[in-house]
Amino acid sequence: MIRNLQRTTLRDQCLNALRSAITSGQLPTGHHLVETELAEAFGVSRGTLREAMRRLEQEGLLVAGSRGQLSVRHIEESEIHDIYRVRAALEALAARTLCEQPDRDERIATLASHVRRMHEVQEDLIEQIETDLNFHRALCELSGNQALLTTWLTLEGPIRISIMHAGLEHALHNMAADRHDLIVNTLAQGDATRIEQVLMEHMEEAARRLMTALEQRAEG
Amino acid sequence: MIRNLQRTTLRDQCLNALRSAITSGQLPTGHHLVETELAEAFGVSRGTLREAMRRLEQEGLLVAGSRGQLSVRHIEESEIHDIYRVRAALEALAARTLCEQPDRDERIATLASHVRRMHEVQEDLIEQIETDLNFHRALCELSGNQALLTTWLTLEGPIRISIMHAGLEHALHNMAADRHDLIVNTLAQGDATRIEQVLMEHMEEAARRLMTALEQRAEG
DNA sequence: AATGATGTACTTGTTGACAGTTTACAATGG
DNA sequence: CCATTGTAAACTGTCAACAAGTACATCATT
Repeated sequence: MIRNLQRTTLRDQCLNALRSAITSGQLPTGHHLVETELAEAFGVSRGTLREAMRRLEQEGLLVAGSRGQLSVRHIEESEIHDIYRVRAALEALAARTLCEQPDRDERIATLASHVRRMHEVQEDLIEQIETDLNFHRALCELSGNQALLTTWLTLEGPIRISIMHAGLEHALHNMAADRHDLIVNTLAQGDATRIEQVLMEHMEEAARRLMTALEQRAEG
Repeated sequence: MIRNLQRTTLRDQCLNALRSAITSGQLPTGHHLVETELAEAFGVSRGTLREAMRRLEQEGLLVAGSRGQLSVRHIEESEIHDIYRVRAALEALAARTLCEQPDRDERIATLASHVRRMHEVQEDLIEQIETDLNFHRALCELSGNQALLTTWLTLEGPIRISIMHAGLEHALHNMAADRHDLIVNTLAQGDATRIEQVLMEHMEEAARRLMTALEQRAEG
């Protein structure tokens, strides 16, 4: 088979480049993005870049000012709490749904492999964040509920900004692999009520930690 | 005050026009939208229209085919069930959160006024759908959790398509005002667990009804 | 020095055109 | 009659330029 040529549009390339520039913190929170500058920087036309930017706007990574100027979204402390409550509700549903699947054991095994991966990357900060998000995204994916996954994905942008904003070091405490072992083990037991409880607590503590990290930053 | 002039961009006008054309069923499910045709029909340039279409894509009203052609999203029976489960989880969270608010009684009163409005429009099919969606959107809004509302909004498009697809007549059974009275009354009692239960059942029955309506359509 | 007017630069909204690809169809040859 | 090739039409991807609005600096006036 020769046909492995991947044709990707300029728009999508801009989209990915911009997204990672934002979620990696290269473009700081609140920074105003100028179409002409960026278009020239990427070497594409404004129209092409605009489509990418509008998409990021709806992903919650950019916000539009009064006159249409897009800037990198800034997330307040109180919002973090809200976001994580929604996230908890979604992932609790995911866990519950996953347990109802006939091939539930296989799916849990896949999740377990994600946790193993988390154990392996304990040196690299960024990889830790990624594997953690991969785990939670996989939880939604393995629920088999497509709408659930898409819904969760709309939160991923804001979640990443929260993590970035609070500082990677602080976010890491949430991602101890052990705590994810607990989730997987509870899933394996199949007690839906208990799983929801575990996930809710997991998220609540994560949110709390991010928020206190933010407070310390504000003071220091 | 003279400055009540609302300047709205062509893009947003296209966006709204297209959105209502889709959710009203004027543009049938699966229909392929051609940029050049639509742009001419609206009297705007392709670039302007494209931005509106890309947004609708992410709202879940349009889907992109292999070569970038956008067409009106078609929702399968199984998806309806999935969508309504997510919706139930979100609204259950909304109800729970609303109960925690100090001025909870006022908020519930606002919800009650929405239900009254539902009683008033029992003649007009379309208005019934709208007031129903308004009620549920208000529930999320009144929870005070902004992220929750935005998340719910990402489901609104698919929900509307489901309703449209199953046929307005069938969807209406879900929207008997009485059933919403039950929700408000339960909210007023303040028992979080019971509210969640009521909402879950509300959604499950709604989904079931839409699905059987679809089956009948397929046979007929 | 404070205030108001004017013009200039910057940024987004919008457009029309060009280029590359896919699809449909007709023409040609076996 | 079928297969193949060539050709035209239909769309989307991409771009460069124009238009309009806002913010800022400069300058004149009192």
